[in-house]
Amino acid sequence: MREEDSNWFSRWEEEFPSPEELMPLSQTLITPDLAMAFDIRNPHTTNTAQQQHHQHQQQPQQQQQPSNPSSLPNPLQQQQQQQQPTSAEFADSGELGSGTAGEEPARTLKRPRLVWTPQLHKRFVDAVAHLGIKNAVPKTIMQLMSVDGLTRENVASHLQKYRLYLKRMQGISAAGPGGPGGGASGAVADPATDHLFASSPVPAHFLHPAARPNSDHFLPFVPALHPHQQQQQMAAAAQYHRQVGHFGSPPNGHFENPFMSRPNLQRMGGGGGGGPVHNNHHPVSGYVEDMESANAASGGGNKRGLQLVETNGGVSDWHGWL
DNA sequence: CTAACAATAT
DNA sequence: AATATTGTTA
Repeated sequence: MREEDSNWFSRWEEEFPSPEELMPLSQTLITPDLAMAFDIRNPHTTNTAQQQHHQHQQQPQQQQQPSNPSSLPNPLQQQQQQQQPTSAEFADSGELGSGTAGEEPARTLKRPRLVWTPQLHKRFVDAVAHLGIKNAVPKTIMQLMSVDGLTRENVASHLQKYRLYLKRMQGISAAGPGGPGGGASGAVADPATDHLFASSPVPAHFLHPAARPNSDHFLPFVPALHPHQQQQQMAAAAQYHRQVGHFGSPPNGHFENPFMSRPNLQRMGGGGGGGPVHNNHHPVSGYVEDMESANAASGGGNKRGLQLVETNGGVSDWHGWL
């Protein structure tokens, strides 16, 4: 249980994301299928040389719309330039279902590759920071992030890479160059090495695994705006069934963590629903204890959000709509 | 059996 | 290179 402790948390606030970036975290993933169903296509693709639109494959869920019900939920049609909001995108890898355009492979459905945007990554880092490296495991991170459409595997994969990055970083900035004491922020290594990771400040504690236990105090992971108005994304969520087993009905309907209790996204449980199935042994030595007001509801302000895009060639392009 | 993690594949 | 997928172990 509490093996870590200290008060590093007194500074996480310093560099943490603003409420706008943190809380209203609703990544939106557009289902290609959905888009297709809506007959949404990209008007022009030959312009910036960056947007292509292939659609096929599907799975994820959708998100909410601020107030644009009149049209399609998928505003993918205009080009935006700013990257204000967070955006998660999928990338389609080659292959177009041309021949069978308009069909679904029915079986063999795969999710499009998730593109980790700086915003998404930020969210990720924040979650990890708030959890503490120790407790930061894929599932928990994923939950904390509250990004719909994000899967545990997505996070796991990213986490794996992130850890490598941290290791790499430790060797470098540890003694030197950039000014370790000062701020972990501009960890300089090699831009070419990891651009994405370089985009978000690495919390100091990340770099030194030294004794930095966390005590049992919870930190406010940003106040939730409005827990109501969740997004209505369940529709697409229904399509998920993948490796999900089936949680018949957890006899223990008790949540200990507010995190898990939130009815938010959670497409994993076919039947069980939200509760954590009973885990006899927690993966980590200690369970999360700092979760408290992690409610995220993007509802309150579903300000911006949304994205989509695909980058076949390699460039990611986000589409924001407002 | 679920999930983390590491290794490997695309 | 960035993600995904798979294998192994906790």
